[in-house]
Amino acid sequence: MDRIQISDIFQQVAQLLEVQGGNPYRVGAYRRAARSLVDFSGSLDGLAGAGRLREIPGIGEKLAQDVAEVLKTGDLALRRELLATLPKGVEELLRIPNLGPKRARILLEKLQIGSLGELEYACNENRLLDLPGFGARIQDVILAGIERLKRFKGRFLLSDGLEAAALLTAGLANHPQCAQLSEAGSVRRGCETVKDVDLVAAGRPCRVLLDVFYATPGAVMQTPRGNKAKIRLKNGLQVDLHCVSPAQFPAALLHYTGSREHNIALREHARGLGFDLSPQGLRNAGGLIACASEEDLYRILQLAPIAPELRENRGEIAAAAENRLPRLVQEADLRGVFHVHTVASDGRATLAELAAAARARGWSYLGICDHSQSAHYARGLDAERVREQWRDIDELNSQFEDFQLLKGIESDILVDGRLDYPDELLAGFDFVIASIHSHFNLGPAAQTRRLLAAIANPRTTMLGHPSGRLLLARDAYQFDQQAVLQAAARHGVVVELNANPQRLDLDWRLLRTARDLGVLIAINPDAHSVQGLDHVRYGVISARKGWLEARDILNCREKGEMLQYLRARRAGFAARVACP
DNA sequence: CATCTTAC
DNA sequence: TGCTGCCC
DNA sequence: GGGCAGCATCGTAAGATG
Repeated sequence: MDRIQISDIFQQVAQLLEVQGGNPYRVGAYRRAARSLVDFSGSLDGLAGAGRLREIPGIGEKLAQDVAEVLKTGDLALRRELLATLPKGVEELLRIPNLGPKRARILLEKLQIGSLGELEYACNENRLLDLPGFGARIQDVILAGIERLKRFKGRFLLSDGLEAAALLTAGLANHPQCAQLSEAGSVRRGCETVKDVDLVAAGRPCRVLLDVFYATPGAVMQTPRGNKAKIRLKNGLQVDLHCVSPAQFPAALLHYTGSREHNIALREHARGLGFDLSPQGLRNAGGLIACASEEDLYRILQLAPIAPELRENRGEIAAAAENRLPRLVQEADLRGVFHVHTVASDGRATLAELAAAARARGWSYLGICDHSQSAHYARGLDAERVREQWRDIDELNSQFEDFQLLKGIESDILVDGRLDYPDELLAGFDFVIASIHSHFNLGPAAQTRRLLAAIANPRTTMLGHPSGRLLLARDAYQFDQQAVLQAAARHGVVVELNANPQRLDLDWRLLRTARDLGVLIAINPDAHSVQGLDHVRYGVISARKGWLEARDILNCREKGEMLQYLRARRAGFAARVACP
């Protein structure tokens, strides 16, 4: 349990107390403590051991006790009590946009609404209208929020799926009865969200494997059926293990990896060549054909091997037949990244820590990129603090020979499309990422104008998280995607593939369009900590899903070449000024 | 127009 | 619930 | 030093409500 997790628990306690109508100052105390823990740097275990937790601001007698309890047991009795006292559905209610603890409390008190279903029903009956603090507008927004939540229900982020897959394959892979093992399904294909995790194992007797699978810590066993075992992890994510004989493994892996559409198209392709492809194997008139791997299967079907990420029936079979599949980008192709936040705004790591981590990864540059001044909530930098950071960066850079920190900024795109600093200051950065962080609900026309204005600004190097979506939480804002991508291509503005697993924005389906329009992509971690640099992994997967090659990606270029691109973009501005 | 809630 | 200041 | 009362709330802006 680290301080962030404890902070989250306190945050939740504060919210639940507020829904319950508890003492507002008690609520505030939990909020303040949650904040204080986030800001705290030091050893909580150390302080707890010494009985000195109360030295943390906002932590007094009771909260020190609570911190100690979470450190010891991993949870708070108070939290469990609150959840038990309040209706089961309040957690979900609070996830609806524009529905916070205050309104949730009113819904609970006046209408006894404690679940999504009840709320939806009440909205449809217009029962929210006469409630204090509610009106027609809020009711509509809530109803839309419920629809979205229902749509996302039971889905998980790719990062969660990969984590679960890694956990389980680690447990099974070394088992002597397990000849081969692989993740499959949407996790293997790198889909941005997944419903469940599929694993395929070759081995016998399967009984033993299944027992290991069921013994996964924290897992709840579901009813087994045939060769399929199911468990549900603590977070609700379901994992299926399909057990097959070693001979069946390649065909089974292919089948369970999908996608369904890819399988159908592949089967059709096989039929055209006189083969029958099924989950059991590949056969022709002469019977079953022995295959050692998926590559074998594809080869026999006269196809180049198709990476799992491409198996979405978007032309990959034709491309494989003509041997013109892309040479997909790999994580090792990255030479550096942009879009990394530091302690100066809402990050947790210092410049020095980030530089060290980037060098350890073998990167030759790291683009520092804090929030701009209008992002008050994230302690965005004003001009003075920007210049201060520049000095710090220069100072650090003077110590490196083969590595460089780049001076960047994530500048808010204001509602009128302007960037968040005067031009003179913007001109001093090595790169500028322009991002939208407010006014998500402009109409499509206005939002498009706003984005086009930002792209047309010669100081803009990149467009950050271009659609603004938060996976499983918030839809993309509305804008003319085609027009924005075309403008980016025309102006030489790089489009970000934000690799944060909650964003993966630009969506992989549009990446290919963007590339074909001539847009250059940057895979950016949007890291707020040293660990956050690992986000690039998901970005690379999405890029592969978008058929991208290293040459399509700015940060796969060597440092010199990348710098040249940044310079050329800036020089382009100078040239246009000189001869309009 | 002031107040409240929510969200960044 | 935390913190301060006041009282004893 | 303990007990007690009284007060407390980052930072801002949008947007709805009344």
